[in-house]
Amino acid sequence: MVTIKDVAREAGVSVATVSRVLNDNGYVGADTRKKVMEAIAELNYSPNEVARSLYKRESRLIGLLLPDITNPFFPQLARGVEDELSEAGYRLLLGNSDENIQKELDYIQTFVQNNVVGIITATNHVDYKIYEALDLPLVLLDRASENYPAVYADGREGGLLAAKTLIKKGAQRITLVKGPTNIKPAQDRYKGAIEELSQADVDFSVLSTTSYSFEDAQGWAEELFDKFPDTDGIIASNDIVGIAIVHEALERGKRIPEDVQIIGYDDIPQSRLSYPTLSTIRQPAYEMGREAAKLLIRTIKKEPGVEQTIQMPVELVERKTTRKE
Amino acid sequence: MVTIKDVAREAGVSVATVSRVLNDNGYVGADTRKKVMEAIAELNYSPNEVARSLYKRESRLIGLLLPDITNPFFPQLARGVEDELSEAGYRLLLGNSDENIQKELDYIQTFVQNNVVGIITATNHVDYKIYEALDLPLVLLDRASENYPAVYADGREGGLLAAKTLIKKGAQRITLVKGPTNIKPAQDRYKGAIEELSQADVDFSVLSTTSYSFEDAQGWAEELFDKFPDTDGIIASNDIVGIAIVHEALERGKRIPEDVQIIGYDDIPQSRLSYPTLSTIRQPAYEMGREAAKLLIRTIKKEPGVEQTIQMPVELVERKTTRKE
DNA sequence: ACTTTATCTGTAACCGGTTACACATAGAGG
DNA sequence: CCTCTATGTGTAACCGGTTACAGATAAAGT
Repeated sequence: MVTIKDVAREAGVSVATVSRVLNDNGYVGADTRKKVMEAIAELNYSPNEVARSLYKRESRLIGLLLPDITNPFFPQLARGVEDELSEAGYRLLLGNSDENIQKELDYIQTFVQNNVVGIITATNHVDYKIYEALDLPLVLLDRASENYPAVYADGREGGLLAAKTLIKKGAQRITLVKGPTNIKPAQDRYKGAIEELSQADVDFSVLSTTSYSFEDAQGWAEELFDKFPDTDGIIASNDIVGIAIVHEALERGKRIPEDVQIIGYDDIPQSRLSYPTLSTIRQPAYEMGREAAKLLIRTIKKEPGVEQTIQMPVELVERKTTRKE
Repeated sequence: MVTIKDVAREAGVSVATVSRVLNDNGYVGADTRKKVMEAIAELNYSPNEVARSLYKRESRLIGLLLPDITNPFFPQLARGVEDELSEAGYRLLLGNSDENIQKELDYIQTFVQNNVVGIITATNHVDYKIYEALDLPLVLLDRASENYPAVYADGREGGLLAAKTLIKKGAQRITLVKGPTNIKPAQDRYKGAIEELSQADVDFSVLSTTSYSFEDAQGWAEELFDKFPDTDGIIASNDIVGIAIVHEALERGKRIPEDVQIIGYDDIPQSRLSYPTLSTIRQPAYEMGREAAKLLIRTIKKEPGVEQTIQMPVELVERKTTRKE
């Protein structure tokens, strides 16, 4: 490994001088700078971030904690975060928590141990005490909180919108799929939908589910039609479940959207590719990731007047699983 | 931040002793150990990985470079890698390269600067010189190479299998979708299919595509049916494109699999949820990730007799877009 | 001509760990 | 009783950077 000492020797100066040209601070003579630059190029030197991080007590690393990168909503978030951060020179330490407290704690500890300058987390245990003890900039993503800056889309609004849409389009016997209880945003959109449904002039029923995974989605879809065979409007807990429901509906010979309308949530990329294309409530995942990263960077740089919370707009995307009016 | 010195003071011993109990090496008296443990618990101390990494010249970090986490094939790989690594106490530094050389170089440099102990890369520029200069354990994932250990599935075999399947099931005018030229595995499976098709007794044509993205997939599908409206068997370049083609076929009133059979590649989770469910050539992505991580760990630990290359089996998954015989 | 100030550079301390080495003590073996 | 070895602990150097501080020189101000 070539170190700053090697460069110093090659350039015939001290390490302090090399460090000055590297960081472009302090006084350095023009020709000295040139010699150093040449030595750096000659030796193909690049500074050891670990040493720098140790002295400065901060790295250029940022910790990103997601529930599960395998769920297609999260790669979008992650990508938004990464694009924004990498443009600003930060790098990503990634963890999947599976909504498991122990894993979450482990990753948080890793982040701290590695001197990350900030953390972005999309998990549900933010009220756990380890976060309190943390004196690091923290931004919640896809989660809201009183105590920390956060970027999220309005779940209640989304739920409201989904329900309104189905009602407006004439659904009479709506089935609402309730997402996992321990996932906050799932509950928000559920409550939003309930709010709208309870005051509207329609029948509705609720199907409780406990996961978002691909493996289980089909099971929920089957259960739904077994329990509520004559439903004519379904609000899915997310697009994965929505697509599974569309699939199962067709399998059972139902016409979409004539017999049954289905509305998803998230607008993951594959919703555009499903058949028929899935109507859904869009969350701007990629942009949410970017905003979270921006917010974190501003917090890190201690810029004044940084917003505590950014609520992203939720939007109805009408495709082919809802009627044309 | 609480440091080893604080612990030493609290326990009334030297930092060396604390370090010895932390690492469980050297001699430490039983009661001294107890005092130190108590101090650690008392102060809620956890060692600074950065300092450790600096002295030892190695961290517990591993760099993972992927083309694009947003493509649903890669989260599977990433998750496999992560699960295996985190069980072994390693953590992940993640980068998306977009198959862009500059980004790739930047990330490799970051990895080196952060003292990663190994790198797993799923990109196409492995022959670029920066990898040669690297004296770090390196494992290729979803890519083959003469020069580095690699974990990949047999693309040629997969292509062969896809073509054989369609032929056996009676397709007469097959369209082969050729993936992006710069993506190696895409070319392997393309060549495998060509190999089979050329010697079989069927007509076939080729549609060249230049991306795998969701945005473009539908465009390819439209182009395909515009150019080859009477094709009755399609080998898609991957599942995303495959699903888009299924979608477009239905849109154009074709019956699947009666009028046209379609076979995808990868077996991403959503292929099971498409309608009709997509027949495809499965690559065991999650397991590939795990194997790559295992291989890397063994290389890092310098275990003897580590295989250079692991070729994972490719498998036909028959679902509803191919005929029952 | 003398002080002041700006510019340039090097020495050494420091970040928080790990470990080589020295030293002390105690029990074992002769 | 004396040596030898095993055990236990502390001191200080070290990893590769950054930066406070000091010293040197030259230009500017009076």
